[in-house]
Amino acid sequence: MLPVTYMMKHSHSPHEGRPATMEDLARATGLSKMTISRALNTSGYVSEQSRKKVIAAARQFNYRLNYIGRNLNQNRTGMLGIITPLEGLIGTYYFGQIVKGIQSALIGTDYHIAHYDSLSADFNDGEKCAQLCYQKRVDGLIVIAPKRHDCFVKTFAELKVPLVVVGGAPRDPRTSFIDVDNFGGASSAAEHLIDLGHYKIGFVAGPKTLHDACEREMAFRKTLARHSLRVNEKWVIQGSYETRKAFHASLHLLSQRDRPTAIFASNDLMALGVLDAARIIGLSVPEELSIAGFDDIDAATNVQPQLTTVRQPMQRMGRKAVEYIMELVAKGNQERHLIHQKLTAQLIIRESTAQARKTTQTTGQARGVDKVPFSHFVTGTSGL
Amino acid sequence: MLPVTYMMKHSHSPHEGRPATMEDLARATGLSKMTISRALNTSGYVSEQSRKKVIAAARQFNYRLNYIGRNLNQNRTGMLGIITPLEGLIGTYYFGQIVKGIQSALIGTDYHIAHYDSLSADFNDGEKCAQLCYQKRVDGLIVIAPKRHDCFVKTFAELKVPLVVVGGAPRDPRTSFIDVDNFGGASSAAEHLIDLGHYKIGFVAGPKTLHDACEREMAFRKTLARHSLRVNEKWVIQGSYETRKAFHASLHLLSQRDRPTAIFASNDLMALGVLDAARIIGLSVPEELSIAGFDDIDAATNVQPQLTTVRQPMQRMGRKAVEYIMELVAKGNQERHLIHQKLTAQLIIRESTAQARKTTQTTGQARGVDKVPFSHFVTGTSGL
DNA sequence: GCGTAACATGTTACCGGTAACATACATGAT
DNA sequence: ATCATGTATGTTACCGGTAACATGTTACGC
Repeated sequence: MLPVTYMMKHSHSPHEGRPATMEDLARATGLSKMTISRALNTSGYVSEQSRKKVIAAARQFNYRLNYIGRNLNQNRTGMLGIITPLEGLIGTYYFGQIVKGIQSALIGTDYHIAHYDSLSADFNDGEKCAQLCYQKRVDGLIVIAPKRHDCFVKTFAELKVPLVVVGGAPRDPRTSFIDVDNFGGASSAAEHLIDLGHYKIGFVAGPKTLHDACEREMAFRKTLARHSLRVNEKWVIQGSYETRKAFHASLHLLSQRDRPTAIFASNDLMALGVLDAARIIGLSVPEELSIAGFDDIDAATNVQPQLTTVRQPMQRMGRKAVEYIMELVAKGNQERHLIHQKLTAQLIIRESTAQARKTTQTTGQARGVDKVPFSHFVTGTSGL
Repeated sequence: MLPVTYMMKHSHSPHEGRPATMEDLARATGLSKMTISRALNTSGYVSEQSRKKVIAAARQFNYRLNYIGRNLNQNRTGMLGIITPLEGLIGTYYFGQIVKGIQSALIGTDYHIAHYDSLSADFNDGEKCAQLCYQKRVDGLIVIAPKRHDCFVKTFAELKVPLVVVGGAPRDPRTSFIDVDNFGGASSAAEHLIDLGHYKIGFVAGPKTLHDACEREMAFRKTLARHSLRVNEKWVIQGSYETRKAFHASLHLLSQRDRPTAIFASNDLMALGVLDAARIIGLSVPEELSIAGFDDIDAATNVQPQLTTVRQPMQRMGRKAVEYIMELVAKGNQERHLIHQKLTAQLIIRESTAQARKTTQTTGQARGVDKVPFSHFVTGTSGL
């Protein structure tokens, strides 16, 4: 053991400043480059003695595997491209969780994430798409952009890069996607409210530009229809997936003489806005107003009362996406193995929904409503 | 011209499925690989005729430069690592804008962005840091993590990867950082309120764990002190940089008999919460309450009244970071060229701040305050 | 004692580009 | 005519790994 250390100290070490290569280790240990490779990758046969020598030398020279070299002949980059909007006003939590799922699926692999902004102008240009992602920079692509992705998704598909869209199903059926079953989830939430005896049910819609928001609204309407309930359009608020706008609009809605006894918001952030509004108005939740959301964000369990909501398996969507891409990468993306997957969304019943009161027929105004200086937020709504 | 095309069609093309290489183009055009390289990179001498031949062949074979090959002998990856908290990157204005600045600075270069989660457990392990980023995968690192980065920043510094921290100055003076002058910016906002004649000034603090939040609070306190004004601790709200918590806390604060005539919130999101609270309470802004924020987010100009705020040059911070890294990369990161840069934050005076009313000495309660069913949100605050 | 299999290591070629140097021809100045 | 210079192209080597194949050694069963 001692002579080995001695030898290495005196063998010519890599030039200062230049990182050590396998070649350097080979010279230092007196072994061949190939044995070094085998020792460090624990592949093939290497004697215990040689392995120790190599490890010691690697440590001494602070050797790090150079992926570029490896990748060049394995013809892959170990980079997975993910495309998201950089400043999606919509659901930080949503994107974060999906990417978290992706990251968790990448643990143990040698894949890294290259990030691209879906709103970047570059993606409008097909050639740029290719230049950005196809030149062996990424082995696969995961698109998590709820809007404006059809154009470049198509381009990438033509370039035959393994690609999957997460959330917000694209129109083009030749593209693989993984999404949550928005329709089923929203249906079960609406069903739940109806089961509780509610028939005056309001709805807070998400942006019309988003596919999932439309699916949820559709589900809401169809479920009510299936139970022969009419949707009162006065109780349908057009929201933007944000808390504040939903809050202000709910203030208005809930202070009406004729108001719903339950509200289904198409995401949790807006449900929180409704909850805040109810509190200000003086309506107790769930006694006087049931509220259901969608997503099951952290905050849903951090409010009083805890929010009944539909859980989206966001992390699982991310993991699924990785699995799919990996499969394609492994197969060399040969066959056109498309998937159109809709993961089920689970209704989580908590404290914000309750049996509809038979007695409270919402004939009178809510407690405290007439005392609120109402003109302020009614006239001010436009600016929000 | 015609014979050239003819020739190419009959020359052996790359195998199906395998992307074309320069070798393929060389065979197809009858030129050498080197000439192909020169033609496509417009470097060195290439005759117009040859160039045209090459371009045509490249188009025909749908040739794309393989970066791995190039990178291998240029010993760089063209990847810039950015480290942010995952849930911050997408959706949060602050991170989004900084990354946007970074992206814009990368246009025209052949650099791409590799993203890493600052909250990943991997970064607690020095060896993992190296494995993740140092193995020739990134040429430089930009850290935009407001907390918990000291540990791994130090590790990367030791690995001699060009690195810069954006925002949230680290404690270790041997690390380069680019930040906004939080102290100066917050001071000018406080100064502005004082200039308007306010002396009863409230403050909405950000998370104590964040460096910038502390700087802003410090600036607020020092500025008041410099003007011989006492800070009333009852008017200091501990916020979390979020709208909702600030909203609920403000409701409480503003309905007190003895309340401030101006509030400085340490970010815009919280200023919006204060604005909403004022609206509910029935205080008109800016007549009865001046509100100033920090950041100048989009929403600041989308509310009524438009928010007076301190603008952070987020995109510029991103661009500066790239410039710095590029400089280091070009120099091979040889010398320890540290920068500690504080970009100035600009006070933007809009509509939410006004001269303090001499008459309104806040002796009486605000209009409508006693009419709000107060018990509801006071008791409920804990859950928010 | 010999053949076979498992073990241990080395050699060669190659991944897809590019730097460095070499070659060849044209042009224009001396 | 000669030489320096500019232009156009080719050759070779190399970046840092790994696959594929070759070689040599040891161990074990028959």
